[in-house]
Amino acid sequence: MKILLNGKDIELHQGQSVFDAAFSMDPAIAREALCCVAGDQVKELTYQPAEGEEITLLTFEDDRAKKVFWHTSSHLLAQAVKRIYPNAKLAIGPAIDAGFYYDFEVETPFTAEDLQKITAEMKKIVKERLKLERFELSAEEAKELMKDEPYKQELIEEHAGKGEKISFYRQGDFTDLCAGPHLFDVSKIKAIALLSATGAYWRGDANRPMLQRIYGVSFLKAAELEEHLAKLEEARKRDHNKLGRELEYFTTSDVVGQGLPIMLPKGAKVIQTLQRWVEDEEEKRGYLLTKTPLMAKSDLYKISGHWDHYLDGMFVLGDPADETKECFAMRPMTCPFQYQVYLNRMRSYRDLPMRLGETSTLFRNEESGEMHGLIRVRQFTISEGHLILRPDQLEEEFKGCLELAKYCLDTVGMLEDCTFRFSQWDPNNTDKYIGTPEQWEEAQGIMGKILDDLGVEYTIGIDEAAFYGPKLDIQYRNVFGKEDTIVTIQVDQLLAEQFDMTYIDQNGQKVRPYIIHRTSLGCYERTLAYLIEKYAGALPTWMAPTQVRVLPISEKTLDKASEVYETLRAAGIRVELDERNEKIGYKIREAQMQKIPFMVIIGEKEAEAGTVSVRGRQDGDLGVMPVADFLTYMKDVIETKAKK
RNA sequence: GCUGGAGUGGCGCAGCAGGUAGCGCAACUGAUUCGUAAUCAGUAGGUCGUCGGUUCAAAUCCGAUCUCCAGCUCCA
Repeated sequence: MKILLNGKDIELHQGQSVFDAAFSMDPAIAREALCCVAGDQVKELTYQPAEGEEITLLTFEDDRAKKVFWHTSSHLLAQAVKRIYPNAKLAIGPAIDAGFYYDFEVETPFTAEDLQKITAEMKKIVKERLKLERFELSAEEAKELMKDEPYKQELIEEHAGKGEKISFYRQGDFTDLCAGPHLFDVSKIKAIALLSATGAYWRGDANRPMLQRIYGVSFLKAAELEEHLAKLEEARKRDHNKLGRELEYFTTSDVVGQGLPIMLPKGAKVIQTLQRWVEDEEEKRGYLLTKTPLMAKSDLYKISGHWDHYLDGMFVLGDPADETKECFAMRPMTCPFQYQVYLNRMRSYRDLPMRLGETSTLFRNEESGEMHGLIRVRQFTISEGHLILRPDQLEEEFKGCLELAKYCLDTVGMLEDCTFRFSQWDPNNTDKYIGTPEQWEEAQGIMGKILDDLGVEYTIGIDEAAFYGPKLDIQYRNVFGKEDTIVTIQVDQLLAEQFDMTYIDQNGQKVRPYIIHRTSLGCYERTLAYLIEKYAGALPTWMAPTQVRVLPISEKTLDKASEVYETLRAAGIRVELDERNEKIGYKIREAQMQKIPFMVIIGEKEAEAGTVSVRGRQDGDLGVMPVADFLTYMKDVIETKAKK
């Protein structure tokens, strides 16, 4: 019979596998292949294709093959752990975006030394060249085989409920419950690194036992592993939580508390620059600025639903149980406050759309282990806004919000790394949400239609909605690949109902408006964190805390340097003067380490000629030019918000 | 909140079979007046996260607590 392998016709006998076909085509190609794809299914090389089937071989370059490689690596890890710790109980061990992990229940958590031992054992197993053999059992047989593995028992129960056969993979002395697919044998896993050992809840449920998770990564060759580890090292250097502190953008203080970063002058200047720009941009687009209180009586949150659905996340002032006294809470969201602006008087359909913007500080009582640098904090400031709309304005205004967010993200250079997520409610978890299933279906239907009409490419996130409505979340990944929301645009009908917001339509009838909750650039702390990481601390000039540093070559030119400094400062450029009697090379080095965009060096020649020698952080030596020319150049870089 | 790791002068570290703290860089003072990194000389700076306990004696041992880091869970 014939099959189509990598686009070529290959003759194959009954019972022969893809590997046989590949080998007969070209042994070198067969050796490179890790698995294959038939239709849209990833298969093992032992797969026996049907007459005329189209098969494509996959090498490590392909992400699907990487996943297979890493999944087999996780079995290898489990095998090594079982050999060293026979009492360890197995949970699950999948491949992830950059490697694999396996969860175990062990008496004592793994130490760094344990990981070394396990790695050594894994390498030993690789040399044994064990083959992976698949076999299937009935649920009963499976339970018997896994009788000492409580977590596997639970997994088998789930499959048994569906009446499925249970598949297993055996490699030498180790057998694991697994759907596959896998590598043919373990011999290709030549380069292995176990990266960390941490706790992880069984099934991701905080109420269930905490297991010990080992993260690892593996490659075909040692050189590839080294390259990967070097990249991780590079990422660590960009980490905003390290770099942001080193470069003095922010700090934290034991006596202030967790999740409450202190913005140092540099961080505050960047945020001020971004904030002014966003506020101006919103004004241009018809937003009205509001300023509303940072806290309110509990009554407000009872109306909005926060009291019932978000109390754990709020900082409450006073004792909610004492009904004789007023109880306040810091605001975790701006919505109910900004709605009061709308509710100030009766509104006409002619007043809509009403676009309200506010640079809003919010307080959320995150759990103590959640805080992370500037990315997860307890107090943050967001470019907040709400649009109150007639139904016929919804799509157009949603589009406007999306355009504004994209414009902002693009200007700061982050858009290219963003992805979009349509965050929906979970009909099986209704406790978390207000409103009826019908209302949710309607809101999500409308939002889905808008997204499709706008051609937004998105993934769907179930149970990711806000408690009052679905969201379009714009997601960003940090240097370590961890994803968070940077911008969100939400369609809400439910809170409008809670607050009885209405307008009078053309027929004189009271009608319920639609509301869009949205942000232009997300929260400034988080955005700053991502910018520090994206630019490795070298923020674009227009937002850099210091844009130019003037370096006199020696005391002889200090007067002239001061003059240049004053000229630049008077022109609105954020400039510093390095007055110290240090060697010029030393001054330059410091300016470089502080990632200052431009330095102008004033030597004796320049002082005499009224010129400056300009050196750019990014473009290197820009030559000697008159002060006025440099000023024009700087103004252009800043006004165009150039990404340098 | 959970699991693990960590907190020693501004930063990076040493000291931890208990006897009251050092090193490098940075800082400061003076000299050097220098063209793309670290010249010379000198000076200052720490109740070893905090509180409590054991001890004649604690940075070193014990307990509690705070903060930071990795991960889980949760979220912008």
